[in-house]
Amino acid sequence: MVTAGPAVQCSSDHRKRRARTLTSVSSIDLTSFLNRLTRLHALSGDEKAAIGRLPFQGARIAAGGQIAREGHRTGHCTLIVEGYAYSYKLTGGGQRQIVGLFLAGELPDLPTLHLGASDAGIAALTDCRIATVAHEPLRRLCEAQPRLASALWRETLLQASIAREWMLNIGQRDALARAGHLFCEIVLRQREAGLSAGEGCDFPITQIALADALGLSSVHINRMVQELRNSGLIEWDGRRLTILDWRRLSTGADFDPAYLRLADAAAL
Amino acid sequence: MVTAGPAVQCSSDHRKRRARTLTSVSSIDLTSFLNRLTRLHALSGDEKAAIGRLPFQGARIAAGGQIAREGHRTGHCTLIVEGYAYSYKLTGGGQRQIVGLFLAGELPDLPTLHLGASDAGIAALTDCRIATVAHEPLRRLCEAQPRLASALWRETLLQASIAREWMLNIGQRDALARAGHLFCEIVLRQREAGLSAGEGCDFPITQIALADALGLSSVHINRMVQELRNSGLIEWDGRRLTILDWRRLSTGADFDPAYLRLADAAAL
DNA sequence: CGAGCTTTTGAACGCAGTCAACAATTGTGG
DNA sequence: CCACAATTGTTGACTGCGTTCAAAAGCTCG
Repeated sequence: MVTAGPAVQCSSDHRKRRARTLTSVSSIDLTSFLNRLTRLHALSGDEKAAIGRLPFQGARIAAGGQIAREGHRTGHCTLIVEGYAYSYKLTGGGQRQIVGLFLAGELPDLPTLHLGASDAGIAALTDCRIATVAHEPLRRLCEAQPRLASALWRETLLQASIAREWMLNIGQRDALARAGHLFCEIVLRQREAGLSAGEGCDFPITQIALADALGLSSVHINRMVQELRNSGLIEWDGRRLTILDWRRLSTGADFDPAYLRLADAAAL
Repeated sequence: MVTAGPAVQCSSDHRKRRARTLTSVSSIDLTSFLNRLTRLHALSGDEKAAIGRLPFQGARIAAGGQIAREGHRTGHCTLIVEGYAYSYKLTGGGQRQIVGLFLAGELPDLPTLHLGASDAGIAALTDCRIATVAHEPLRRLCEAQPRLASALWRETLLQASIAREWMLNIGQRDALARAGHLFCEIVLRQREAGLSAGEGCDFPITQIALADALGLSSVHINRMVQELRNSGLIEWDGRRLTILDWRRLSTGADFDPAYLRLADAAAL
């Protein structure tokens, strides 16, 4: 059984370290969000304009800062304008499982639109620019524009599809494949978002967080990363990730991008 | 890395065993579905009637039969009228991860309404009565009745919430807690569906499937189940599940039902 | 009644966790 | 700008939870 005993260390050390910094911003860059929505559904000018009219509130959050607390009702949804965010859940013993990673253009707490409180905490992985919209205008928009509602619904379904693949990853693949699989996913998602060219992208994550995302210890993740590096499969210094041999990495990690529903299904 | 080598055995033996049996049924019982939808959103008589007018097609599927194949477009959604279904994903090496369990009143392939093809296979765990509706009329209903769209959207969000809890379960909890956690979840979900009274419910699942749902080997699941039995926590013969000591089981398994969003949050 | 699953048990193995110490890096304040 | 603190990354040794392998016993159902 899970011992609710002494504080768990290592990969479960998830205390907040930096204060949250909020800065109201006047003009908000919605291009990555609009690009994401239109990638699969073409939106009319009307619909895009309606999104532009939503009362977004800009803010900045430093790496490690909380965006939403588990079980709390914020009354708004959050768009990642720039940076990485993640959602996580904690066991009673304090172990952390990262259950999702979010890129610019994504809405990590979109589920709260219809569930109210979030079932997972959401925090900034890197320094982030975010923008929040209250639930009310967003719900009204969905009622008025069913196609937009569908597009947002689809966003939440995509998050769920990724969650199921992560479950497969954590439940069935060994540590090396798990790590490789996540690296593949990140590069493709960043590429789709237009935030990276070719075979690499920014991926500034600690090995501790990586371990918590993959259900492994940070010590073991360290060894897996080294093995991937020494095999000439990836380059990664904790910030910039480059995949050196996509073919070998993706096959070795049993990576099939179907679950990401990329418009451009071609691999690297 | 995952060896794509010889066939995986044991818990990954997921070949179809019984043929699919389709039987058109004239009148379909939507009460469990309507109950489920109205549990959190009160629906108007109009809205309920609109659901009743949907062109459902009844069918029966024997235990083990396929309901939807991974990657295929069925063009319809499936309601479980009676029985248990599950969704699963396979690794390249053939290992199976069960990524969701579905009870009467639930729609395991609802995500296909907006994603088209399912990212997971769906199969009957027990003999099932199901009912299918084509996507088109369902989409039209969602456009005409935004409140119904929200209710269905919420259904998919609930599935995602459960998926995240499973990720936490598989990634962070030890084998005994994992098993106990799932037992707790099933009893509460069945109770909410009104399909069980008190502290037990039907749960006719093989230990092999249980293992695949929890990311464990069937051998180990067997030992965990025995431990739960010998500790006087549960009774389970592979069919009927009874929780003998909810307090001890739920605390030992680190079970917190918040993620299920039950209308009635009270435990047993 | 026998074939085919599923459950159960035992023994040995191995992947990944834990513990501990140190190195490297990053951040901070004087 | 440097010294100090804190976090993160790295390495080695040991441990243990859960897997694998194998065989037998129980069910279920044609």
